Parts: sequence; structure tokens; C-alpha cells
Amino acid sequence: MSSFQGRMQEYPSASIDRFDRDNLLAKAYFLSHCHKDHMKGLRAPALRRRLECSLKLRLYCSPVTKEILLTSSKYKFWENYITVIEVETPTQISLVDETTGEKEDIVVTLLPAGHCPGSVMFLFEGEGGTVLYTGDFRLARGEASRMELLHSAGRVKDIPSVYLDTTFCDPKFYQIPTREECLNGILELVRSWITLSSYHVVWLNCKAAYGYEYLFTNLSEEFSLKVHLNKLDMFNNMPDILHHVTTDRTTQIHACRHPRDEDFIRGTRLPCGIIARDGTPLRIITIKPSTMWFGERIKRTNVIVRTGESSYRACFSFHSSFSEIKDFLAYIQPVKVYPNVVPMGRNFEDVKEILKPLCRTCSGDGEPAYKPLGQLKRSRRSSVHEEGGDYTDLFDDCNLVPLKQKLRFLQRWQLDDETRDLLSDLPQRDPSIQSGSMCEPSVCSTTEFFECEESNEDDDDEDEEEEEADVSSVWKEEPSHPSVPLTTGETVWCTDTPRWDMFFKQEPVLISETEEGSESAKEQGAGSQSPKLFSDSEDGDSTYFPSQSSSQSTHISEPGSQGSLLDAEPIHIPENKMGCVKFLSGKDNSPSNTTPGVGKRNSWEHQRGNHSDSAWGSKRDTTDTLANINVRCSEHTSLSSNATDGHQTESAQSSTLGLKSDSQTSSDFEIPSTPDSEVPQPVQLNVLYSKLAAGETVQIETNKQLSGSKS
DNA sequence: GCGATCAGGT
DNA sequence: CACACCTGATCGC
Repeated sequence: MSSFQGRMQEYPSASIDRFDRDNLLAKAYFLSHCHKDHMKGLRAPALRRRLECSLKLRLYCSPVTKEILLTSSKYKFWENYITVIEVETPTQISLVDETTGEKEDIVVTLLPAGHCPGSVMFLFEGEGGTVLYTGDFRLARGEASRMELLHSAGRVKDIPSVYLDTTFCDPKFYQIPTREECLNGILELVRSWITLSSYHVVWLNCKAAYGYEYLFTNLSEEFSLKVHLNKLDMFNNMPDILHHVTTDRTTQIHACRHPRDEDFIRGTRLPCGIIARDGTPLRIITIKPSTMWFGERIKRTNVIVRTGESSYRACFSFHSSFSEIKDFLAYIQPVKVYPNVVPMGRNFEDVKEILKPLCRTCSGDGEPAYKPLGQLKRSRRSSVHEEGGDYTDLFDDCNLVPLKQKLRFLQRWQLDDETRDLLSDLPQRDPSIQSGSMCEPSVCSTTEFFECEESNEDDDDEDEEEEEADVSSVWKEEPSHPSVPLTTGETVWCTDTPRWDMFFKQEPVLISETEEGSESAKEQGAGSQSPKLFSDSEDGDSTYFPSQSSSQSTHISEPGSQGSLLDAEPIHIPENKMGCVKFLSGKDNSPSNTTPGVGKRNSWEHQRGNHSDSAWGSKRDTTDTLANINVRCSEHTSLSSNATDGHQTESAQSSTLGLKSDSQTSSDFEIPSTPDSEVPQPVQLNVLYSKLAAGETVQIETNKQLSGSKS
């Protein structure tokens, strides 16, 4: 939870993610994403009053964040006070003192943060120096190196100050499995269940928060089954998400909520109340996304853990692990890092101590904490690829590979090898259901569900959505409140709505390697290529598949090994993007704010581009979207022809380089894997962890990384 | 009645 | 495990 108080030393008149107390006096507001702990004071009457009295005061955020924010009626009053800043578009804004007329211009760049839809980091450049506020972020290894706007003239920018998401900035959170590992584990678990019969359904016990959407979209795409949610209105202008979620409860994948959903599940009922029409009890498993972490040299377990008869915990994290944070800082090399979050079981001083050796000054005076950079400003890209078989490969974000391809690739060998066996002796399943079903969303199964009388009395009927006509022939869906007419006007599904899979095209590169690749992948999965991933886990690393009464030992994910198959040439560094700065006055003159059609349709677009795509596990080719973006940006940045041109250039590069950059592993810069540099001995670690576990203050002489510049 | 805060829960 | 967020109790305006 963020404990950032809203203001940065360098630009104290701007408030970020905090809107109460003295932030009420800010000259500009910034919202990194729509989680409540970053919105404190945002709907307070005091702020609202101030807004109404001000001509200049604006809230700056990404298009998606605006969309989400304004979906809530409580924040509707912001409508005319929000200025959208396109992601990866340096934009000049003025901080104006309305009493004196004093003005300070700063350039703000939004960078995708990979935390939840719309989440961004803010890069500020101006007289206060260059500062990066990360908000909450999850960036895989190497992603900073692929953010063009963190670079200038082929080098990473000098960013002296970083305000950092330190949620997991603690060595005990050293490793968190990558998004792809986690996603793949969940996919396999879901597959193993829902293919048993159409009465087998899964409930994703997701907290009411944004951030699970990429899980939903991947599940939906994989199984051609939309995910049931209570409401969708926040995604109305995000077709890439909207296509994969539904308020139609007749699906086998649910992420719906009910105030007493635990009770429902215990009673083998889904929170939405749907049951099979023929009375056959639904077979429900629950999957609870939760963060699993692993210490530096601690044996990993699987990304799926069975916690009960029909309940599972699946690894899932919105935040970067310690090693990902280290990797990020190693690349940025800030002089000063300010923690935004105090990790659990720590205090502010602890975090600062942990961060010290990760800063430029400290690695300079002591010894290089873990990354012998040698120079403050590195060339952005010097090596093609580096060491294989170390942690880099271990936790490498093979996420840079278009995920769709990767997952197919993985599934092929996994399914062949293990899951297929696992599934082979299962009860006869509905012939209309096939693994990796080709059916259309929502009409995949022939089970007939109907409303249960005890259906929860929630108000989701207002979000009820009529599905395609042929649904009615398959499903019997009775409104939970027959007296309330369905609102058909709202988000009727149109057959001509672009489909998710039209957003990307198949690249033959990976698929063509499938035969060979699957073999090697299998071997790697057994530990050859990335031995450390599962090297010492030949044992109890069991992923439980619900179709088995006992555990099945299945390594459901080994994407780390994939990266090595997919290495590509480094991408080119675009010219300094600072040449293309968009200018915004205090008044919001952006067309996208007033034209819902064009502008909002792409409100998800900021996830374009290699890093953002990978951050989301998204895998569409961005060409189509980019074309739209360009259209909109032409309007949007009409104040600056430079900006428009620059943007198009960028877009063109992105689309042509997309695959290459996506295919890169994180080791595309010269940072050796951190564990190598540290070479912690097991004994040392044991001592360290014992102390940490005991809550002692750690004075580690042996561990340079922790002692840092403490001298 | 509303908001802020805290405790307790998932 | 933690995170994000909900609910309910309490207090003050």
C-alpha cells in the first residue's frame, strides 16, 4: 500500500496519487492508476470545491485511467478537469500559480507500469531535474532497457531521483514467477478442469481491483469462453478487454463477486447464483490469485498450489519482485531512491538501507553492489545476449515473446506430455467441448444453466447484457429480477466488433520451431536449460490438477527456457523522443476527451508497444491499433506538428520492430545477472534469513548488497 | 447524514 | 505469505 504523501522534492507543486491535506494546494494533479490507495482525497468535497474555483487545475492521467475513473459516479465530477496524456508521448504542461501567475513548465512522459489497466509511471523533466515516479509497477527484467523514452541519444537518461514502488523491495521477495509462468499455470489448471465436462466451472477469486484483466483475456482467448464479471461498464471503451468478459453467467469461467461469495462457494454455488438447468450440480474449483515469492536460492514450488479439495492458489503479482526492482534500478542508476511503500514487516529505515546499495552513489563508494556498471551512463544496448543458464534465463521475461505464440508452444508440449495423459482417462466429456475449443465465446458448452431462486440480490441486472442471439438456443437465461427489464441498450454485442485475435497476427517464427522446440522445451523443462528454475525441485514440486484425486507432478511452466529459443537482434534505439513534445495548456483541448468514438476506442492502446504488451501478457500485433493511434494522435497533437510526426515515426518503428523487440530476452544489456555478482553462500543466506525471520536488525558484513554504503 | 479513521475480514 | 478493498463501528462535524 502506497504511503507516498503525494509530493516530490523536485516538483513540490505537483501532487501525485494523493489528494488530501496539503496536496489540496497543488498546481497540478497526477494519477498513476485507479487503485484506492492511490486515490486518497480524490473525491473529497474540499478538492472538488477547489477545482470548481480554479481555471487551471487539472488531473493528468492516462486515457485508460480516465476511462476507469469516470466510470465511477463518485468521480464523475472530474470529467471536465482531467487532461489525458497519451502514454509514451512527452508532453509539456505548465504548473501555474493562479495567484501570482508564475509559471513553471515541465515535460511529463507516461510510461506503462504493468500494474493494472491504465497504470503508468511518470517521468518528469524540467528545472527540478529528471525524476521518475513509478507509481505501482511490475516490470520484468530488462523492460526498462526497452522503454524508449527512458533513453536519449542512445543512452539511458540521467534520472537522479526515483520514487519507487517498494512493495516487494525486500530480499525475501527475491523471486516472483513471471507473468507468463503464472498465467500458464493457471491456464493449465483451468484447462484440466473445464474440459472434463460442461458442468465443470472455475471461479477466480479475484479481489475487487483492476489488474486481473490480462488473466481474463488470456483465459477467454485460450478456451473461447468469456469470463463472467459482475459489471463491465468500465471496459466499455476497451474492446480488447470487453470482448473477453461478460455479464452472461452461462460460462465456465467466473470471476464474479458476491458480498458473501465465500459462503456461496462453500455451498458449491457460484457467487452469481447460476446453476445448471438440468439440476446437475456444478463442479466448481476456486482459484485464488495470490503472490508467491521465493528467496534467492530457495527452492521454488509451483505456481499453482492446491489448498483444499477444490481450491487452489495461483501465483499472481501486481508488483515487481526484489530482483526485478534491482534490475530496474541497476539500469536507471538513480542517485536517490525514495520508497513509496514500506514492505510488510519492515520500516522506512529498512527500506532505505535496502535501497542504498542500489543507488548510483552507493555503488560508487563501496563496491559495485551487484552490477559493475563502470560508468554512470551506459550505452543503451551493447550486448546481444549474455550468459545462459543463470537467473537471467531463469526469470527472464520471455514475456517479450508474443505471448499467444508462446503459450501455444508451451501447451503443445505440456499437453502432449503430461496433461494429455492426465486427461486421457477422464470421464467422457461433452463432445462439444474440446481442449482449446474452437467454439465461439459463450456458446461453448451445452450445459444449460438457469437462475437459481436464491440468486444473489445484487444489482448487476443493470449491467445485464444480451448476448448473441444464438445463445438463447443453448442457454436458458432468466433475468434474476424479471420485473426489471434488461437494459438492452447498453453494450449490445455487435458481431462487427473487432475481435481480440484480430489485434495480432500469427508470426510463423515461433510456431515453425514447434517440433524441435517442443523437444528442447521439454528437456529444458526438465532442467537442462534453466536448471535453477526447477533444479532442486524434481521432488515436491507438484501442481495439482483437479482431475486427479492425488497430486500430479507437473511442471506447468518453464517459459524461462523459452527465451533462449527466441532471442532476436536488439532493437534500434529511436532518436531522442524529446524532439517531439506535445504541449498542453491548462485547458483541456484534447479531442479525445470530447469524442468518445475515436479516442476512447483505443483507450487500451497505451499497452501497445513491446514493453507494455509484455507487461500485460498481451500478444497482439499492434499494427492495427497503431494505425488507429496515429489517426487519433494526429488530431490530438495537432498543436505540434513535430509531435505528430515523431509519434508516427515511433509507431512505424514499433510495428516493424515489434516482434524483434518482443522476442528479446531481458538480457539485452550488459548487466550480469545479479546473483552472480553477489554470490551469496547458502550459509550466509541462512544466517541472513534467520535474522530476518527473527525480525532482527540485519548488520550483514558478508552481504555487500545489504550493507551497501553503510560504513 | 456525511466523511474520516480504524479494526477486522477476505 | 500480501494486496486491495470491503464492511461495520466509532467519532466529529
